[in-house]
Parts: sequence; C-alpha cells; structure tokens
Amino acid sequence: MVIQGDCLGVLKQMDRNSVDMIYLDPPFFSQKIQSLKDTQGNEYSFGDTWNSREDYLDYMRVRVYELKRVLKDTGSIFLHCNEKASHYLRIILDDVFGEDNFRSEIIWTYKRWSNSKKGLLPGHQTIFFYSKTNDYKFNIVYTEYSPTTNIDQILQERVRDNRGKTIYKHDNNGEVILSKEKKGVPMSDVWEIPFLNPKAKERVGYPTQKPIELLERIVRISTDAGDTVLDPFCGSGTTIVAAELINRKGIGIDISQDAVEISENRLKNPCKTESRLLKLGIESYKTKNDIDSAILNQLDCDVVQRNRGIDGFLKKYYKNAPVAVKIQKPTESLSEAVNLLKTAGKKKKCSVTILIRTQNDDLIRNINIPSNMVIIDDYKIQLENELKEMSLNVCASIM
Amino acid sequence: MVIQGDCLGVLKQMDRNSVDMIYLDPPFFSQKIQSLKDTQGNEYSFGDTWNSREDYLDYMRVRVYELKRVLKDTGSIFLHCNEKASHYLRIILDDVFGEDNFRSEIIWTYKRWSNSKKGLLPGHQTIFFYSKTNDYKFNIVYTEYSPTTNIDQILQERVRDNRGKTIYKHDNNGEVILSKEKKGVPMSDVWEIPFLNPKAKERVGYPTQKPIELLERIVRISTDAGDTVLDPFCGSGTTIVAAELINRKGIGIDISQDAVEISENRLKNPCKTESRLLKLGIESYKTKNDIDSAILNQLDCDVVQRNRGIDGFLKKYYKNAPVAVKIQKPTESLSEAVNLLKTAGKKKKCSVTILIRTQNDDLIRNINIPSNMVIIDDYKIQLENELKEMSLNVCASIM
DNA sequence: TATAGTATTGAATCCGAGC
DNA sequence: CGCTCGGATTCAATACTAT
Repeated sequence: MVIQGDCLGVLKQMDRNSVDMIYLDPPFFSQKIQSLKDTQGNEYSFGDTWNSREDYLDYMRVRVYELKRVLKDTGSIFLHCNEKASHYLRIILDDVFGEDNFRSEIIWTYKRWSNSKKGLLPGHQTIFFYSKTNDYKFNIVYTEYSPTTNIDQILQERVRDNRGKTIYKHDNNGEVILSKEKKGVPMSDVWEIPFLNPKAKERVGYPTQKPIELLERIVRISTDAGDTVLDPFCGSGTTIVAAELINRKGIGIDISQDAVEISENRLKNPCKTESRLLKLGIESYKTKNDIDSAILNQLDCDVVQRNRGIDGFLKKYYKNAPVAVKIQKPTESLSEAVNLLKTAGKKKKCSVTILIRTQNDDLIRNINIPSNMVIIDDYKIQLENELKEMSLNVCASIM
Repeated sequence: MVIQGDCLGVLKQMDRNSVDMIYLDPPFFSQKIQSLKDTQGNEYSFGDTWNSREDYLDYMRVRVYELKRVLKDTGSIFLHCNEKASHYLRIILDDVFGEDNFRSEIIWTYKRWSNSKKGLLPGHQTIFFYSKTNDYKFNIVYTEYSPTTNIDQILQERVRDNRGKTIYKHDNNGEVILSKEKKGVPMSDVWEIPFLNPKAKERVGYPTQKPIELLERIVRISTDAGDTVLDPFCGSGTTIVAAELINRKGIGIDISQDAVEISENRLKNPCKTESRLLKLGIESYKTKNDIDSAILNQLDCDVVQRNRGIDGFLKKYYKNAPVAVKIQKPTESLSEAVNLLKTAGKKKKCSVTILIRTQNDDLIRNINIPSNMVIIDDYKIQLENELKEMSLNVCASIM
C-alpha cells in the first residue's frame, strides 16, 4: 500500500502500536534544489523546504515522535542517515526513543567508482537502529566463520585449569570432549553490499534508490512473516517491495505524486514487480542464484538467462547436438520440471537433457521420464538417502 | 616524547600553530570505574570523573579548543569515538572547527571473537577527520583496483560525443587510445584493519590499545616526514610509536603515570606486529577453490581450512556428533582420500563422514570403505556414468 | 623451510547466585 | 525486585610444535 501525503498527517491517522518495523531515508537539509531526469525524460524535483537546520530538525523531530507512537512495543526503527546530518538525527533518536534503546550503528559499505579527489573516498552510509523497548523482536542471522578460524579446533570444549589458563577439556581416558553444535557467527553491524549500479539506477529513474538486499536484511532481522513494515519517505518503494517479497505487509508514504506512482507501478502487478526486480536487482541480489550457478559451473555449463525450461547448456555438444541442463526450482514439482525441460529441450534440438533434482518429495517412478533425459539428485538429496539407507543397514545388522 | 599531566594544562604551555596533526582517543563517559590487569599482573584503573554528560562534554570542549590553537593552519585532527558518544563529540568538532572543515567519517572495521548476543555484533569504530582550514595537508594514497573492475577499460581514454555521452576515444585508424597509467583507486573512508589480537606481540597489556597499522595510516595521509604528531590521551603510546616508526616527531600526553611509563618503554623498543592477515589478506587463508566451496555450500557446511583430511563439517550434527566432509583432490587416489578422511574423522569423533568422489578412475569395489563413510560421486562423474549407461541401452535396444 | 595441526588469549556478552 | 559479581562462553588470530 502506498499513500500520497506528508507523512505527519498520514501518521496521525494511523493507530498507535500498529506497525512492527519502520525504515526511513528522510530528505536531507542541503539548501539546494535537486532535479533529476530519468531515461524517459521525465523530471523529478525535490527541494529543501527549510530555512535553517533548526527548522529541519524540528520537522524531523515531530515526525519521529509520531513514528514512535505507531510503532509496536516490540518494534524497531531504522534511520538511514546522510553523513552531514547523522549526528543531529541521532540526538533526536536518543531523545525520542531513549539512549538505552540504541541498538546498533549499521554501516553499509560499498566500493564506488569515482575520480580522485583530495581526501578519502566516501564509501559508506550509516543506518541507526533503535528499538522502542528493551524487549524487541530480533532474528539472529548467522554468517560464515572467518577463514582464519580453525573450526575443527573450536569444536573441542575448554576449561580453566587451576592457574586460570584455559585448556582443552579431556575425559577420563584423556580424549578431548566435543562441544555443542556450532551455529556460525552472528551478523556484524558492517554490511558490505554493492551500490546499486548506475545501469540499474537508470532503469528506475529515481534518485537515492537503495539496493533491495540492504532493505531485505533489515526486514529479515527485525520482523517475521506477516508483520507490517512502514516507510514514511518511501521514494521509489524499495522498502515496500523488499517487505512484500518476503511476505511482510508494506505501507509506504511519500509526499511526491511521482514517487507514489512509481511505487504503485512497482507493486501493482506482481508479474511486473518480479520482472522489474529482476532488472533492478540481479547484480546486487544474486545470492538466490548462487547455488544454481555453482551447480552449472561444476557441470561445465554456459548459463542461460530468462528461460523457464533451461538453466544452462553443457559447453560440449553430445552427439553433435546441445545438452540442456535444468535445476528443479523450489516451487516446481518434479513432473513440472520434467515437462518444462522436455519441451524446451525439444525446441532447442537437444540430444540429451539433464535435470538436477533438488526436492526429495516426489517419487521418480511415478513420473514419465523421456529416454534422453538424465536425472541427477543434488548432493543434499543423495546424502539424505544414503543416511536413511545407513540406518536401515544398522537395524538389519542388529537383527 | 611523553609528558605526564592533564592535557589541558600541558597544551596551554605549548605554542600555537606548532603541530601538524592531532589524534585523540579520549576517555568516555561511562559512569563506571574500570580496572584492568595486564599479563604481568600489573593493575591499571581509570574511572570517570564526570557527574553528567554535560560535564563530560564541557571537559572535552575546552580541550578541543586548546587543540585547535596548537594545530597549524594546514593541520588535521582525528578524533576516535566511542559509539555511545560519537554524535555529541562530532557536534563539538562542528562547533570548534566548523562544519565546512569536516573531511571524513573514517570507519575502522574488523572481525573479532564474538559472543552470543541479541542484535548485531559490533564490528567497527568511528574516527572523525576535520582539518583546521580548507587548505590542509593531505597525501593521497592509492589502493588496488577491486577485482571486479575491468582494468582494460579504464585504461582507454574517453571523450564526450556530440550528444554529450561519454564514449571511448579512437584514433584515425579506429584503434582505442590508451590513457596515461592509472595509479589505482584513492583510499576509501572504510578501513579494514585486523583488531589487535589477544596473541599479537604488539600488545603491551593496556586496555583499548589500537593497532599500529591504524595509526600509521592516519599519520601517512596527514603528515610528511619530519612533521609533528600530537596525542593528548596517548595511553600506551601507539600513536607516538607509529609516528616515530615513519620518521615523524611524536608528542604524547597522558594523565596516568602508568601510561607514561608504558609508552616510554615502548618507544625504546618499538615493535609492530608482523600480521600475516594484514600482509597477505584474508584471501590467503582460503584454501578451497570455487568448485569445492560450492560443494560445501550446497551441503550446508562450515568450511575447515587447514586439515588435510577434512574440508568441512555439516552445520547439523548427526547422532550428536559432527559429520566431516572431504572432497577428493585431483592429486589423491580414492583410497588415499578414504584413508585421510577415515583417520581425521576418527580423531574428531564423527558419527558419519562423507567423501565426494571427483575422479572416475578408481573402482570403488577394490577399496575398503568404513561402514560410517558415505561416498557421493560429483555431478560430472554421475553425468558421465549416466551417459555411458544411456548409450549402452540404446545399443541394446538396437539389437 | 613449508605445511599441518595444537595451544593460547581476551573483550563482550549472558546467566545465575547472592544480597 | 533490582543490583552487582563471578563464571561460562564465544571465535579471530596469533604463537608454537611436530613432521
């Protein structure tokens, strides 16, 4: 949902304690009018309307107060700052939400191409994360261990000896004792996410657009599916798109009719949204395809984009004809995948087609597989099956 | 040179316009007394002496004023902030040095031992960089191009065509023209420098000790050889050591006699840790190639870096014990790989081990496989075998 | 010397005991 | 119930040892 209007008025009409998370990337006090054109020649202009910094801070303060009111007690707020004003904005947050509810200063870093200037190249932006109360919703995300860490070592439990030194714990037989399962490392407050590249930016034609991955991370750590996300300065609507992509409800507000229209177009038609996303995101948002491309890589494939039936072709022909490869998508049943690949493979005159099976729920024998189609289970399925078999064997040998 | 005393008094006796750069890592307003012991059992205690934040800010403000006085007109100041107070300290800097002399917000990022925490793991500290005037000394440092940059392209000269678009410049023969040698990318304001590790030789047992590398960078960009560097809260003296290591004059001030003694001792025998991580980079610790890490990724593994027998552990335990994964190396025969994994898995008390077979030449049936070892063929082998079988079937059906 | 493998360290966090 | 204090736990990155 996208609402046109000054967020102050809109917020006043909203219920208190009604949203789970708020992200805002407010306008900045720069004392100049900016005007930008997109590729279609449309012009967007947005200028400062404040006479002084005090004016601007008052403007922000009343809105932050209102935001606190509509936020649930378990909710969080993320304020994306411009480097010139971040200290003043944080003081507002301290005042309104309380210093004790400061959670993190998130640093979004990126490498950006720029001509040399005297001084250091700006390569980060700051997002302040406050919660409304001490009892706030937070989903811990675990990340990979550093390559400098010896995982096999930290699986061993440790104790302090009588001199206070920590040593490995041993049982009565002198063997090391294993510690509990390791979960990984909690996510840091420094996020390296590629800046929306200039080409993608051109396509949407709206300034200061943020990468979806950045917003998705924020939504993920602070809300659950079904929760409500509010962006009172929603611009081109990235926050709302990110929220709805992972099944949260999104409410966007923007004073500019242009912004509302762009956001609504992005949201209106799910199909359109998806294709728009693909265009926008694919560089900055490729994690989803990582595993797929890794599989294709192992099979020595050229990757194919935008074909529902085929994900890649083997680099080598087999019997003088191409070999198509498809990876079963999480949303596809095995028979759907087989049919998609069969049709696409016929069209491309493949001698053989290869389907990588990624779901263990369908039984192969119930499905009609073309004689020139090879089905390969992915490693996870193979492992599951092997472990199942292994425990059966153990049972058998006990009998 | 290290001087004992409150920096306010010491500064008042210093000449105006006499130092080229100032770095300070001031005490923070935390309202508790800290007491720490070093490895030799010496104890240092230092407490807050302020009743309120206003008190603390006043304390800082008068000192920052004095610092500006002793700084040359071409000089710079670097204020290392604690995350709880950075916004207030920056306002002081804005007041004293002027908003226009704000140069950068430097982010020092690092990885560190973690702790289970609700929220994001703190992994950065902030340093504000202000100059005294607009005409300040700055040495541009160039860093390597990021691996994704197409160096060929940036070496080609560009011009604007008649519609104002930039295009590559060509000579009369239609060949591209190479531009002058590029120096690299100017240094970013985000610095990834390893946190001073508990085992680093550089450590002198003083709390909040900073890595010399961090200070060295600051000294390098802001001063030339022979210049004077001042640290009014010098603590263990890292700034002074860094300055003198690269031929700048260092002046340290600290109110604590302990700190002065440590600094003086350190200056007699300055030691900068040879950090392997810093020298070779995090990449040098990664021992897996792309395909191997993709396989480990698909199996949901933690990667193990320096163990010949094990490449990773499944994130989930099986039967309350870890599951080790090994990928057969091109140089290993199947039986060698099996033996390495068997030995290593036993040592780590694995319930199950998994070997990914990547060579098709050894026959499995000639090899003695432990009953708790699962062997999975990689996709390439599976494909080869399937294709072989398929052509056999074709032959059979022709007969 | 190079590599594999083991031992050690400590700031920040949580948790539970004690008051 | 709120406070402090001690203990346990965490993992990055070093030093060290063995081969």
